Amino acid sequence: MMRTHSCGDLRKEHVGREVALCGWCHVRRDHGGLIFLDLRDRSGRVQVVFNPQEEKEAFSVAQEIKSEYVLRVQGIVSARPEGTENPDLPTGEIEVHASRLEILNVAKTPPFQIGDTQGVDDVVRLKYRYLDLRSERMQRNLSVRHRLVTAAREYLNSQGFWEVETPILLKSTPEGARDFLVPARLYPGKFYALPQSPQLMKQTLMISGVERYYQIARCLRDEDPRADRQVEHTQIDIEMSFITEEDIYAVVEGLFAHTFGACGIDISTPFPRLTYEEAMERFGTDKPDLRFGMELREVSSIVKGTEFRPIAQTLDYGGIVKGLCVPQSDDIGRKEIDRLTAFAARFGAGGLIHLVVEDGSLSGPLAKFFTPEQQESLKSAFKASSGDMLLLIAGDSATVNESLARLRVHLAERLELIPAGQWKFAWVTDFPLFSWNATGKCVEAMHHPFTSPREEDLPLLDTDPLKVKGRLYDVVLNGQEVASGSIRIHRREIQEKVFKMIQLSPEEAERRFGFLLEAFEYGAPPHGGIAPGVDRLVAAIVGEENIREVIAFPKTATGADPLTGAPSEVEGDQLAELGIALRPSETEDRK
RNA sequence: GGAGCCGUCGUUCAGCGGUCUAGGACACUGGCCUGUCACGCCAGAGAUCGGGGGUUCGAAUCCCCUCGGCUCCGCCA
Repeated sequence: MMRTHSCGDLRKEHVGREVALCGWCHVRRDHGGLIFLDLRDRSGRVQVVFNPQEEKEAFSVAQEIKSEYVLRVQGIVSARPEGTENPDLPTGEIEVHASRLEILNVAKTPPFQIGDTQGVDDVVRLKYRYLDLRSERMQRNLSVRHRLVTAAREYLNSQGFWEVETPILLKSTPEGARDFLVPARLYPGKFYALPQSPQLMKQTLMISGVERYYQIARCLRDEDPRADRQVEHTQIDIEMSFITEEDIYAVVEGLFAHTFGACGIDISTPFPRLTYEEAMERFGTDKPDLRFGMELREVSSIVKGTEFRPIAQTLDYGGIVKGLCVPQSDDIGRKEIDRLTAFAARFGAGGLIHLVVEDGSLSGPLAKFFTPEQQESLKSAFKASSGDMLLLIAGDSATVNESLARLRVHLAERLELIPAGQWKFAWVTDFPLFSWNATGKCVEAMHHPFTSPREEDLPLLDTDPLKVKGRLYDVVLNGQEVASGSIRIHRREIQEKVFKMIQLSPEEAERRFGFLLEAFEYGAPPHGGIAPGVDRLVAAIVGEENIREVIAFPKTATGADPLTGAPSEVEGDQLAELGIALRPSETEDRK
């Protein structure tokens, strides 16, 4: 037997026990006549003592040990001498007096100290990911992820869901994100696509009579990564038949309660619900952070009539004036205002009006443009008290909301208004089905084109499509979208109608989604689903800013993998076999 | 596609026109040390400053290009 115990599990009750342990040398402290060595495995660390008077042989082997050597230790668990206990270590009350030490493998000096990657370049960490992952932090992240996914399976299984795998090689349907393409060797000139999500397959499974499906699914999108976004990410993909929104809400709330519970976090259900409209109104975003206040207020009607040109003009062309109230803003000086203005400008805000609330009135360079009545109304609109600061932005509603929403979060972080250890979930519902696309010429699907319009809005499809609400719902957690889903269309004529709305010709629709349209004609049940994002959920639970920290082998911000060297060039005959020739410029660029 | 910031011993940080023969910390090597736990003490080795070009009498330091990284905008149905 290689080992009898795990390092981190040893406690006082093991004292006197003969144990065998395996692990890595975390650190060695050589006192000349006495050597301490912290042995580390997945469970934690334990101190091993080598005393030449007890075991000469083991002691002399211990003299050779360096960081990250792989070791097997036999010895007796002993209570530490009075006064030498280490309260910072779970195993700090005991130590192992080694009788035998085997070197299972030697190790080169690691490029960084295990567990101390603070400030180490990400490329170095990713290149030596296997060392990075040995750290307590990363092992905890992996284990929390495992617990969450396991709990998700437990819960969904208990609710009658079947886990079904769907293909990794699919047909390309360039609808939203850019597809990753895979050349099909047997069909020169043709390509598979990697799934952006199992959307079409899970709907097909509903038509197949599966009724309750889930999958821990990898989703791949060939778009630029971000801190909360990688080219590949993992979803708990869920779809159900014969249900309404309420069934989804119940399953998801149960799922989150169970999975967070498995990670040691109690959350309260049901989640509060906000409509999209209300979220935009109060927070300027469809993923509000509900852990703090500073809600937005529209004050267009209050400031109407002011002489201040930017506001007057904005209101004339149909824009709005909206703002928020920063509590106890004493430490926001002139410089800070400039910085906040620049921050808001990044999201299109033309300017930032600041007004300091004093006992009787408002002060600030622009206060004079508001009548005493207006000042009073502003104060009461924000329920502002002396010492607060009002920040107002004028412009079109999209810009105003975006910049104020960002400003709200930015300020809350700066002023440390966000309480730690809170899990503020909410449903955001009643999204519009369509929004203007980038060109502004036609509408596009807000979520995806398979989302069902509300029954009562069907007549609006022809008259006022932007007013049509979709049967859409998101889960937001602490200001992040952590799940998104919808009730789907299950009737061919409505699906065709929606395709038409987004300027997808019948021929194009047939080519891309013909199989689904046809399947709808063979008795498609009403169905819908949702897909919580594993990476973001785990990151939130363990308090990581970047989802890279909760993925075993992530990519850099440019989609590269420093460990394996992907992406890489391929052999000429591999390309020849696929019938692919690179354009000269492409190959030149890479030399 | 665009913007900002960054790139100096293994790691990290300082140096920002000459004093740099590039400095500190950790790691590393050698020595000493029987109660440490980021052990301590002494000594030592280790970088031509991401790469290329330019300005200058002189460049780690200024300029241009390039590569790589991080963050953000675009993008992400």
